Amino acid sequence: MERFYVTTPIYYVNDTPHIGHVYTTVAADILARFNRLLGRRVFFLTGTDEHGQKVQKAAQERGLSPKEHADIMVQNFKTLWKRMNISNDAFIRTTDKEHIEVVQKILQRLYEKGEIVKRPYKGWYCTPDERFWTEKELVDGRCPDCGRAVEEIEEDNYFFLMSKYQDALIRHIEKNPQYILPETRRNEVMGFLKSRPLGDLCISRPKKRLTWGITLPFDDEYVTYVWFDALLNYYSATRYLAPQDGEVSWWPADHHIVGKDILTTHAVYWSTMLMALDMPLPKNIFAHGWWTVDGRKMSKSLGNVVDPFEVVENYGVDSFRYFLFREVTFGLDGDFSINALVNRINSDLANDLGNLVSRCLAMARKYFDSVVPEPTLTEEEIKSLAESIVDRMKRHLETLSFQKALDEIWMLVSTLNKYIDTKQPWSLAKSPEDSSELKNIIYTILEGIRFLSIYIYPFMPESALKILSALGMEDSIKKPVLKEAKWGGLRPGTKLKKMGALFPRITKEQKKEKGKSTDEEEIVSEDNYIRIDEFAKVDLRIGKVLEAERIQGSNKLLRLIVDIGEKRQVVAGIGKAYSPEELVGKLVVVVSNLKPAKLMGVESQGMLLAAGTDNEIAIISPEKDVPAGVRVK
RNA sequence: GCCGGUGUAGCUCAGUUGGUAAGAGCAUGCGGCUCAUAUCCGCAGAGUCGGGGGUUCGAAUCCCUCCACCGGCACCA
Repeated sequence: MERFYVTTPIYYVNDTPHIGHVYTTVAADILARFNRLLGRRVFFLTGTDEHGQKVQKAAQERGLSPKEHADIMVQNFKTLWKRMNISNDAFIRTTDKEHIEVVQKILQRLYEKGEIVKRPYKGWYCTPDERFWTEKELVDGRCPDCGRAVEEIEEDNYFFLMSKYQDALIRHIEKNPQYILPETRRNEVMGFLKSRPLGDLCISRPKKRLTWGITLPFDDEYVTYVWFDALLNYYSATRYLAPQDGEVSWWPADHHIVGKDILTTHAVYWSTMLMALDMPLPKNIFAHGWWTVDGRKMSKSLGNVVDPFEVVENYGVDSFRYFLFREVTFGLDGDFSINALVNRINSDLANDLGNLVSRCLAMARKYFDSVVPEPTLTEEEIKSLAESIVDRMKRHLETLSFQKALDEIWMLVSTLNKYIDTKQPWSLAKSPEDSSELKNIIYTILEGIRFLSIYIYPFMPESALKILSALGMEDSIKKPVLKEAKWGGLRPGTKLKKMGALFPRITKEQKKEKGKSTDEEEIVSEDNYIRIDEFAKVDLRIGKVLEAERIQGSNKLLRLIVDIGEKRQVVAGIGKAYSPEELVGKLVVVVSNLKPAKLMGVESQGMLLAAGTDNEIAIISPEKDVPAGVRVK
């Protein structure tokens, strides 16, 4: 039997689930459900990543062991997936005993093959943060995260020799255009791979700093770097969570669905790891886009993080699932807003689909007492449209073009609505002699709706089941109905069941009642203003440029010495608009209390105010002569 | 800065290898129907296909250039 293996990333167990997690996971769910209907043997995997510093720290703060902490946190995801009707076949946790065994076995194998070697490693370590930084990452010689001092540490670590697979990976991507999708992401990865030599990957962390991880089998002083451990879940799950039947392996996966932020990790780290193991690469890695909310980046500080539980509570699982995949092309970024969601629900789901089902069942009830009539002929056009959709869906879903698949389905929705209008069954119902035509019409619509319900099932399983149940056929979805979707599956004589509105229209008033809205007005008033005391935190000073010179190797960075009552060295990115000579003697406005930063190795102890784009820049300068050092307010 | 991408009706976007493709959905206006969740169906708008130049018998679709925006990397306050 044909197999189909799809994965989501394993989510960091510390995270609070948001719309992004839902997006990836529902995408995988749609593929899984669709492929089951095609009669394929499906393994759909999701799970959690539970090792690493943050988990260890969070657990410590709560006075729990890391595992106890993870056991609690993992419920966030498990509950959400249940709520979202996710049909995952397994849920992997990187703390699973079996996973750990597989990871250790693989580490051992790579070590013995000489793919992992021990090397001295030099870096700057921030003790309070317990993490390493490279020279470049340092800000003013301090930890870029907390600003505290770092110490240079030299220690031995284990490296995976990733660099030697650089060329092989480039060739693989070139030969397999489907390997990384969408295309623009593949270009990025290629650009990344071709622009510079790939380094080796440090895959160990000494236990003196991090204990919450998988111990290296060949050196128990170290644990494994979390990514190395995490990526292997895709394989380890096939060894103990996938249905074990016969010799056939579930590996390689058909699709790894990931967010664009972790594409490099998958496209480069994971791919080369597999190469080193002489294992086949997955058939496809698909990086999808991000959701903004009301046009803004989602962030905790803005308070606009979309809580999936809330959306589902207010608008329903299926509406949410539908919106995510109809509104935006999978792979591009999209914008989530309650307005957009409600528009989709009302126009596509309530008006088009829901109303179609409703009017059709109503007619069947009125004209045939809710019994499926026996047709005397087949409407060939509708039949062939209905039957042909599965092929196009298949094609579109192979490249994860969910939107296009939905468009195909909605062709049938609109065709059926038109058909009803043209045939005007209500007129026929008035003249009893036309009863056979009336039967044909009603049967055609009902059967069309049966097809629709099957097609929408991967996207909206709950609604699909409601419709099928009204048609008395809810069991049919348990079989691979799309393997051979034939017109005429609906049996004449079947008693139709009553059904409420599939997708009730949402009125403006209801929308307001649905609690926390993401309506523009409120957010603007709440978040676009800062208080005067917040502004006062910015210490702006008039400064006089004393010296200016270009920073070697940089196109637009200038090093300035500015007098703001004291001499400051400021690095400014205005080298394209100003020459050093014309700057000397100029009065400028400097943010004097900006945290120092290092640019091109030169420390900048402030920032010049300037307006404009990259090429067209104007420095802000006081209109009259004022002494250097005075405060701007 | 380098690399990649985008710029098409009010909005969101489709537009294979250049030639009846200037399109869809939503929104708007008008008309029709009444089975239906004030739903459905039909018709309409005219957008110099970012600007300019070029190739061609012919370009939204190829080439050059400019502008704007986005993404990746890099030296991103």
